[in-house]
Amino acid sequence: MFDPYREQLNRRFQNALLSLFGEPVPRLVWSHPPKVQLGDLASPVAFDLAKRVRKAPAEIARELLRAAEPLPGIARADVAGGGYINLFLDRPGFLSAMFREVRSGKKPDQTAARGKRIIEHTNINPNKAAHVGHLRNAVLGDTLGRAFRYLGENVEIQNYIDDTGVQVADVVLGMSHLRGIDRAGIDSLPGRLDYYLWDLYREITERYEKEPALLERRRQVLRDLEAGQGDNARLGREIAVRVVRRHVETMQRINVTYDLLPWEGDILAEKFWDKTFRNLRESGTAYQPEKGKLAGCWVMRIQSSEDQEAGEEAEKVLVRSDGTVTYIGKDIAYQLWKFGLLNADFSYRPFFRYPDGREIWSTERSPGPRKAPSFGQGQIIYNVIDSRQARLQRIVAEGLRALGHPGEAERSIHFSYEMVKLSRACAEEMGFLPAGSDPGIKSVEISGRKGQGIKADDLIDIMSDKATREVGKRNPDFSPEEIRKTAETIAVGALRYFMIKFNRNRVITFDFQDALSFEGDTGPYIQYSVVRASNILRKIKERSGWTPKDLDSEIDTIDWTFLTGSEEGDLFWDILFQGSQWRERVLQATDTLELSQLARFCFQLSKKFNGYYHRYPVIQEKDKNRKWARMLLVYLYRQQMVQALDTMGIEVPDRM
RNA sequence: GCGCCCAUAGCUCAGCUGGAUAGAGCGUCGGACUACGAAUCCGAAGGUCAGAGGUUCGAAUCCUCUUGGGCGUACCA
Repeated sequence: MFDPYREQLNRRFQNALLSLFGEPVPRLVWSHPPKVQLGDLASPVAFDLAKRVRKAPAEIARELLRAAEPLPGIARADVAGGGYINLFLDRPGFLSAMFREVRSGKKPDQTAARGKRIIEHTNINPNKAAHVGHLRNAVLGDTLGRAFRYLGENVEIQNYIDDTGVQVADVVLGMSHLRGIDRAGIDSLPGRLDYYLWDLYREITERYEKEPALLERRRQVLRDLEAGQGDNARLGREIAVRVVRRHVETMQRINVTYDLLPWEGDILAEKFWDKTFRNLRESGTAYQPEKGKLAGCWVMRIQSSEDQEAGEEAEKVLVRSDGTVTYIGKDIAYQLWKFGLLNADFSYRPFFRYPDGREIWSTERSPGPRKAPSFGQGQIIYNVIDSRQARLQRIVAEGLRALGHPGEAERSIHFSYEMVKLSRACAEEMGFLPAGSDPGIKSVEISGRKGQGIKADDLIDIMSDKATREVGKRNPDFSPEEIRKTAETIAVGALRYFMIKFNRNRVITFDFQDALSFEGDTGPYIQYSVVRASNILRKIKERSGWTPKDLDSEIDTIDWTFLTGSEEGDLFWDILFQGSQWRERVLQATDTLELSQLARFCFQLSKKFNGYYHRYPVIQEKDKNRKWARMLLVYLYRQQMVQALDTMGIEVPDRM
C-alpha cells in the first residue's frame, strides 16, 4: 500500500544526504512514531549522523528536511523528540487511494514467486490421536502457508507420515500381543481407532518394563514394516491409513489442510533410501565403525563445531545394526526428494477430498488412477518441527551438505518453536499428577508414551461446547444448526488465535482457563469486533439505504477537514493507516517466522476499532459528511480484518 | 559437562532491524446497556525489565559473566 511512497521518500532523502553530507546512508529506515499525533512515519537518521557531522541531531534533522522537501504524499513534516524526522501523510489522498484499492478487490504488490515453497508440518506419528502439542505445530505450519499464499507465493503443504517407525511398531505389537487382534479385527474395535490406540500405546510402553523380551519382538515388527511385506506390515499400513484419516479430519475442523501426504514406507519401497544410502557411502559420509558400541551400524560423522569440543567423535546412526533405517536416514532421502535432487518420483493417488473440491494426494507405490499434480521440486523448504529436534534438523542439513548440496542445506529451514506443556492445574484435572506430588512442579510434559496429553478433538469439543452455551444465551432466535455452526467458528477462532499469539520460542503452558477464554486478547474478541462492523453496515442499509457500493461515488464528496486537529480524526486515521499495513506485517512475519505478529496486529486494530465505534456512532450521526466518513471506516476495517483473519485461518460468523 | 531457549505488573504475555514518558489481557477496585447487541467500552491501582559489568548520544533490546528455570545431548521421532 505505501511501498511507492517509501521508495520516493528514500530517493528524496538520499539525494538530500548526498548534497548535504557528501554520501547517502546504507539503509534508510522508516518506523512509526509511538503516537499518531506525532506523525505517521519517523526516521532516526539524524541521530546516526550526529557524531560524524558533529552537530545536534535536531539541527541535522531540520537541514535534511529542508533539503528533501517537497515530499510526495506528505502533508507536513516535523522534527521532534530531539532529532526524529516525523512525516505526516496526506490523509485524504491516502484514504481514497486505499479505498479504491480495497474496492478493486485485487491483491496488489504480489511478490514475484521465485519457486515453490514446500512447508512440512503436522507429521504426527500415525499410532495415536492428535493432541494439543500437535495443534500448535499444525496451526503454525498452516498459518505460514496461508501467509505465503497471501503474498502470492507458490506453496505446497506436505504432511509426512512416519508409518515405518518405532511408534507404529509399538502399536502393531500391542494389537497382536496384548489384544490378539489382526487386520480383520480392527473393524470390530469400539470407538475411534486413534483414541483406542492412545491407550494401547501407553499400555505396550509400560509392558516393555516388565517384559523386556518384547523389545526383541518389536525389532522384528520394525523389520517387517520396512520390508513392507507380511501380516505385520499389512496391519501397520492399515492402522496408519486409518489413523491418518482421523488426523486429517481433526485438522480439517480447525481449517488446516494439506496438499500431499508422503509416506515413509514409500520412500523405502521406491528405493529413495537405497539411492541416498549409496551416495552417502560413496561420498564417505556414511561408514561402519569397526568397534565400540556402534559397531555394526552405519553412521554419519557430525561435524558441527559444538560437538567437536566434546573430544569424542560425535556420530549419528543412519542404519541400525539390525539393518533398519533410522528417521535421520529416511529424512535425508525425503529432503533430497523435496528439492528434486533424486531424479526419481513417487506414484500418487488421491487420498481425501475437501468439501470445496480440493484434494489431498498421497504417495503410492504403483501408478494411481489419475494423473497427479506435480509435487516436490521445491526451492525453499520449511520444516515445522519443535525445538527439541533442532539437533536432528542440523544433522539432516549436514547430510545434504555432505552430499554436495550446500545451497539446498541452506534453504532447508527449520521452523523451530517451543513445545506445549500442561499447567499443573490442567495435569491435576486430567489425573496426570498423583496426589502429594512435589508442589514445586509447575507444569507437566506432554507424552504420548505415557498417555499424558489433551487430545485435539476433545479440546475442540470442549471449546465448542462452551461457545455453544455462549451463542445460545445471546441469540435465542438461532436454530440449533445455526448455534452449532457459529459455536464451531468461534471455537476454532479461539483455538487458532491461542496457538499463534505466543512467541514461537516461548513454551506454552496449556491451561483450560486461558485457552477457553473468549474475552480480551482472544480470537472471539476480534471476531466479535468484525461482526459488530458488519452489523453497523447492515443496519445503516436498513435505515438509511446506504451501501458500501454508494461509497464509490460518495467518497469524492467527503469533506476531510475533520481528520486534522480532532480526536476523532486522529483515531479514525490511526485505524485506517494501521490497517493498511497488513501486507507489511505479513512480510515481516514470514521473514522472521514470527507469526505471533499477525495475531497482535489484529488485536491492536480491533481494540482501536472497538473504542472508535463506542465513541462515534454511525447510524445516529446527523451530519451527513461524518456519517459517510464513519461508514467508510467501518467498511474498510471490516474488509481488512476479514482478509487478515483469513490469513490466520479464522472465519468470521454472520452473527455471534 | 557441552549446546539451544527462557527470565518484563499478582498471573499470562507484547515490546519489530537498539530510539521519543516500558504496553496488553486476565485478576482487583470503580463506572457505562429501554442498544449501531456489554464476547464491548471508560477509569484507577500495579514494574529497580532476574543480578552485575560493558558497548552507545541512547539498552528491556547488543556483548560478557552470575543466578534461576525449560529442552536437547538414543541403534525414539
